[in-house]
Amino acid sequence: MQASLHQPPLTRSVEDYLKAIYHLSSQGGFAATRDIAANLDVSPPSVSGMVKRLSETGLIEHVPYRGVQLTAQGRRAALKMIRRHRILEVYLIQQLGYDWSSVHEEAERLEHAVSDELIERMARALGDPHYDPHGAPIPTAAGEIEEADLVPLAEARVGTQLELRQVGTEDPARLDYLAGQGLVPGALLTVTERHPFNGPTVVRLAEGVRVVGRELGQLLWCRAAAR
Amino acid sequence: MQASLHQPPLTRSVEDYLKAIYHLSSQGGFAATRDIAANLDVSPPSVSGMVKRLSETGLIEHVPYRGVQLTAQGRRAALKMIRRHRILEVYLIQQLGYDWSSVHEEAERLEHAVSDELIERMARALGDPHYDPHGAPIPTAAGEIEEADLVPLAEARVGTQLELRQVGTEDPARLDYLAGQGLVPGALLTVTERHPFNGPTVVRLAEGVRVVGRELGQLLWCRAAAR
DNA sequence: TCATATGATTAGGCCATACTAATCCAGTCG
DNA sequence: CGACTGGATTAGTATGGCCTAATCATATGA
Repeated sequence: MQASLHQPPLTRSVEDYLKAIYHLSSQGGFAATRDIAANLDVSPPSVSGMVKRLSETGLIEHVPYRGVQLTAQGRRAALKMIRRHRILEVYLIQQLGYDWSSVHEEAERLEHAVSDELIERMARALGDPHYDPHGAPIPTAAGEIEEADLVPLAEARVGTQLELRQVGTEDPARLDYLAGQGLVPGALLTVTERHPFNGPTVVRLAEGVRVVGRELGQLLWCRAAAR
Repeated sequence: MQASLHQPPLTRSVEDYLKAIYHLSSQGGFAATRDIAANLDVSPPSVSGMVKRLSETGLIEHVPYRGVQLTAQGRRAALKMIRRHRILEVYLIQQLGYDWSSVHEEAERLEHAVSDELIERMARALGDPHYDPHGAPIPTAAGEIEEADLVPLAEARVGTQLELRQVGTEDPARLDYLAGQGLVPGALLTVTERHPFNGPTVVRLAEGVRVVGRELGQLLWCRAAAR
């Protein structure tokens, strides 16, 4: 089942690169050097260097001047980190009173230090959750992840009824604001207006009417509400 | 109150050195290079190198060819790590079902990744425990630690009644064995015999009589039982 | 009192990871 | 269709942490 029997454990840095590459290549096929660099807050030459090593160890595929993609092995490792991160976020919120907006940073550090066993214990204690606090799907221990097809609120058709499923940011300020507006995963909403020239979208939710600007509208991933 | 306003955060390695030095110098005044090296499983030259840097940054005091001691600052940092470690151990056991013998390794990795906030949340969730699962005192957030004077079972006078307070090992095999014998912190026991030539100590506990060899006897720290 | 052994330190490297400065490639526009 | 420009890469350097081999200091005992 596994090609190489005993990998050395990945370093913290390698784990971060794999996660970044996973996120960047999840839409288009290739992650570009500059995007990885921006994502990890590191210089492009540092990325080039790391890319070289990662492709030598078989975690990524590199097409020079085009970008990189994860191999099956790299994808497995990335999904493991994402599972860790998301389970940690749920755990910290539900068991330790963290809040939506502050949990990311803590999980970011812990994900590199926890054992598989601890993560599975946390998952069990939580009843094996399928989504993290932002609505993102949690990969299974076996490395499978749900692929939902969602549409950003900013692009949803006027008149449709939607369920907000996922909030695509970890920025505390934005998260706080959104929570204050009742724009959290699970919220049911109806799109009532869209203003032109990248203007806001207006929605109605149970608690009232909300005006959502373009930027935030792009972060709010929705699907047709089950009526 | 503090000499240098904003320390850079300590690296994982530095944190480990400080903890090791704390433990080694807690009895005698100085920690020797070779002992630090053995404790951390690194070579003596590596220790010399690190010692140089640590004394430059004011965390330790180095007397060449004699050994090192923590400065007030170093001691504070070491106690912080020890607090983290011990709170984590209690938390993992009480909230996540870890057992006595397996918890050390997990705590060892996590202690470098958790924030102060997380530790204080865990401590609160546990009711601010004063002792870890092995009976070791947990330093306060302010950096104070209880100094009990305990005697190893192997050196306790025959005939005395004792309370087992602290078990001085993290070795899983020894911990499992001791738990099986009912030799856990809080156990009340009476010393009935001591055999010569580094022979075993025999004790009576509620559950029965136990024979404790020299090596383990040195790890079982006791105090006169409150009668 | 001095030789020796033990432990400490210095010398000299290596690897992972990052940086800046310099160079190179590829796709776009004139 | 060639020049430019922006992104990618290579060159060269730094730092933290570790190693082995070589050297040095100290304390002991002959």
